[in-house]
Amino acid sequence: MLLSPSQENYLKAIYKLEGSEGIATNQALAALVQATPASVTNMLRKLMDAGFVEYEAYQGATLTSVGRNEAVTLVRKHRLWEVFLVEKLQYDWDAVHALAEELEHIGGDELINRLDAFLDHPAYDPHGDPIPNANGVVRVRQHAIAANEAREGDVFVVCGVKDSSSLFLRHLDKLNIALGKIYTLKECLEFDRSAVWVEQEGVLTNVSNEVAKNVLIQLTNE
Amino acid sequence: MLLSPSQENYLKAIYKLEGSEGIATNQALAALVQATPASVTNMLRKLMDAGFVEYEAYQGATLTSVGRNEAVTLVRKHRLWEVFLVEKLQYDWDAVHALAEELEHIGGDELINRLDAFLDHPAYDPHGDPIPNANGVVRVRQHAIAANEAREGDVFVVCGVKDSSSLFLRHLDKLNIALGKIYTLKECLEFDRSAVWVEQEGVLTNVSNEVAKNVLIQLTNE
DNA sequence: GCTTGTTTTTAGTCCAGGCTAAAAATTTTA
DNA sequence: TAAAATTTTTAGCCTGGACTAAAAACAAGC
Repeated sequence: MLLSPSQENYLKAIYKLEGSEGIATNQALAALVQATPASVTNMLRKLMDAGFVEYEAYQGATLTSVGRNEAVTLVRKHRLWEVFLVEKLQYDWDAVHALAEELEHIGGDELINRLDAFLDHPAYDPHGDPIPNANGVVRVRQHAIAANEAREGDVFVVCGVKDSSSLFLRHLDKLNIALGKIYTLKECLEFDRSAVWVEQEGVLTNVSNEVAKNVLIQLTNE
Repeated sequence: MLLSPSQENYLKAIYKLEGSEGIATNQALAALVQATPASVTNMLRKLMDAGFVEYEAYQGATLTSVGRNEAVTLVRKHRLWEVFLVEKLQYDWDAVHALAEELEHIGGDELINRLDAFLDHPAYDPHGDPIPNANGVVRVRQHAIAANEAREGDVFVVCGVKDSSSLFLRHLDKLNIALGKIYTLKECLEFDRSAVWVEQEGVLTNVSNEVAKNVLIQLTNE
């Protein structure tokens, strides 16, 4: 059975909510797919009939294994296209989400596996999110914590973001913070809970708590 | 005003028919977009109201300049994606049409111009069809004739095909005929109007009249 | 355990873009 | 040029996926 772009968006949204909330409530889904709760009820019934979703009235929805496969494939497609747009077409990392959202509905396994090979099987997308492999296995990012949990003296590498809105990403650009950069946390400022990060070259950056909460880092053992 | 994929397909179809027949009849359009004549009438009225099409009942349709711009852009998008699929993702030239048909509806000028730059501004698609530039100018292929018009002794380069069906393209693959190859017409066989082509390395190929009619060539001056 | 407030579902509507069948216009043929 | 054949349009219907408004179910609070 073939899914419409709209149906695919629902599956992705349920997948996302399962990850964060365990179950997808009608209301949360409505917010994610930008529709009314009534429309969601409607669609959930169809997806259930088609075998992609487990659903009982008033109880929220979860994916069947078939549905989860579809969703993971969509995530894979989305993230691979994002890599393509940034690496090959030189888009800024804050500008690729909407386009990838369109591209992810195109073609099937053949196309996406060829794209994957062309990009040299990247493990992460431009925002640091892991790219599921062709078998639908999602590699889990190890040891990542939010930057606001770091202590003075910690050395860490920036490996991802929690908020990938254009606004936030452009803010990181302004602070010159990018994935892969290594910092030492020099000082936590009690007053506003901001922190001073120092790059290897000695450049200092003041990072607000609000920013730090949305930046993912990996502590360096030493 | 934003066009739906379906509307874009109509514009492309009208553009194509204008090129070959001068005007797009209802019936011919229906065949091209795979719909009934009734649906075509319906859509033509909408496209006229939106200013993309000139249309009088029973008289067929033509594009306005706005509509022609859209159509040319779509052709550009289609052909650039075909180049991408063949050159970067290693698809066979007979397998890219359907995918490009999907991809051409994605994104706007920004995406396609970046793709164009990434591909190094190709002039022709994998079937030898010219790619309109960013200003909508379609370069005309000079001096191309159908291969069945060549005479004995002519030296020519294969530069395009009239039929880009998968069936025909795979047939050319079997004959080892590809774009850019240079041949000399050694002999015309009266019996079945087939011809013997000889490659520079001396390899002989027997080409039926039916095939030759659908292969475009440029005569080499010498 | 009722009452209040929230969430979900039902019922009915709308729009895009298809369809069929029948009517009207155009073109071809005799 | 009138009849026949073809093409196009009209009229009415259907499906997917959205919507609103009202009803029903669920969750809390007194």
